[in-house]
Amino acid sequence: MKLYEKYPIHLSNSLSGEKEKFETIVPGFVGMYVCGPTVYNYVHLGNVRTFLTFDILSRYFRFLGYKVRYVRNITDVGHLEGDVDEGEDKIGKKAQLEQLEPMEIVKRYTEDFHTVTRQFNILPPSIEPSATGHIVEQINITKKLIDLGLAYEVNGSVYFDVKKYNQSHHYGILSGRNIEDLMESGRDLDSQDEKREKIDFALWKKASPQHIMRWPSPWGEGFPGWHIECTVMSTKYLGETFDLHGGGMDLKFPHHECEIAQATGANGKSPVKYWIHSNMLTVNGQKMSKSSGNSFLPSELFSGSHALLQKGYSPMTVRFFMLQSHYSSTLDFSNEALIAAEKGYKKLSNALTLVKALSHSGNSTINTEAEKNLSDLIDQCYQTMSDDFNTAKTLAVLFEMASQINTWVSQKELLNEVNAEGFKKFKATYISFMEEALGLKEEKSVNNNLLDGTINVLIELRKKVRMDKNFALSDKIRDDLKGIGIQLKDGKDGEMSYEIEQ
RNA sequence: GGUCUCGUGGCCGAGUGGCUAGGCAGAGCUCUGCAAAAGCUCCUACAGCGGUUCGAAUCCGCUCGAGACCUCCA
Repeated sequence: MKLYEKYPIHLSNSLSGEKEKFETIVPGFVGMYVCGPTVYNYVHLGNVRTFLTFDILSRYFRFLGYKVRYVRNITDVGHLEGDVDEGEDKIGKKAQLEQLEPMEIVKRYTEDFHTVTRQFNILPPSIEPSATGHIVEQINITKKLIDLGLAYEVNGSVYFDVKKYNQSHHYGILSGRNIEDLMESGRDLDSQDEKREKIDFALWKKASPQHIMRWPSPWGEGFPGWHIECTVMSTKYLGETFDLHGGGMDLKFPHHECEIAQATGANGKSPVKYWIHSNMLTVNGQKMSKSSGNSFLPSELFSGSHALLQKGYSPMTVRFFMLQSHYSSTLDFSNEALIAAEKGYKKLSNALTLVKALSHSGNSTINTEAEKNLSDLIDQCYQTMSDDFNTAKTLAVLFEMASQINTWVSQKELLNEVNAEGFKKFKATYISFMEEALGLKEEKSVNNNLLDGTINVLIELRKKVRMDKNFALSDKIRDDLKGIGIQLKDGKDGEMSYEIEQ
């Protein structure tokens, strides 16, 4: 029996608004697509939350034995700024501002994105396609939609006919929006003459003479619209219907709604079985975003060099902080919360180091209650993660396990109350849930043999001094090390360990 | 204005009809030469009002408050 059969996943589907049992289209295989970044600027912490959410999903799918194809795109063209008709392409605009080739912009910020994901231990997707690499496919699907009567061309631009689509399908199925409301409300903009209705959206835009990024098409030189790239790249690599589509809550409308319309219109079937939206990171209750000026960069977070930050925080602290809340809730950023997370994470990380070094003697006088307790904790790890990826609850279980580990370390004899096999399973579960399922690594504050050796010399020296009951000198060594950020910890049996503080 | 989400103890945050969330902070105790770490114990809340129910933080209604989306945003 596969783990995913033993612990079936239930997840909240934005499409139905309900928590549903997760059943893949092809047994044992998960196809998932996540809207990646538009690489026109550095990614900020809010962006990170989304990619972390889907990192957890893909990790846990694999953890349970699914084979996963995870596609996450890079938007390097077509994402417009402002109104669609006069909007400028974000990449092109940035290129003009910085006096760079568009591909230089793309390269720079793609690299930054990859660096950041690596720092947060966010694993790379299976495929990372880019919009500019799929121009042909985008033109093809646009042609197809015109042929089907669901799109129309005006002055070298092509728009999706939402009203027409809505006659046979339901535009607004994902976001719960009503097409009449959409046509009436919203702003009246002078330059929307081209479109038949203001809710129509661009599949292809004619390039103005000064526009840098342009490709030939049946409608003249231009560039693709934003929504079409995701439709093309998701269905190309995952099929016309695939299991799961993710993205930030703010993409639900219009981006994902448009994706559904395009794909359903072109292929005659709904493209995605489960839609998952991760919620926003807020600062003082306001959504973190570049435009509101309350965003900060991961590098500022690590160094603490931002007005909103009291100090720097490590990537794993932040990862832990984010996992303490459910992905579907907004999460408010604050220094207090980060400091609390830093300490909490340290506890789990210490237990991870300790349990790795812990081994069972082989002898045991079984205490059935203790054994049951262990297997229950193991079971709860899976249950909580399978329940809509409830990382907050899983962490609570891991904290219980950490306490158990600490107890064993200080009272070795209690380890004999459980059998060696049970302990082995417990140990493996703690380590694998921490490192694989949740991606929480030990933060090795020292990876420097020279420093490690030096501290160990001091530790040996202090041991000797302590045995001679020269506590004044013993305390001086400890205090002086503490002064430069090295905390010594005296064990019961005279052993000493140390920890580097940030 | 429309669509939707949320309001949990000093703080952060799970939970969704009866059963301890958890972390951080705070108080006490144990261990320890003293610290640190660790363990144990305490602090037990669900915006307000009304309703459904044997029973509601959890369901329904209203009020108040906060936020998101409707325009680029993860």
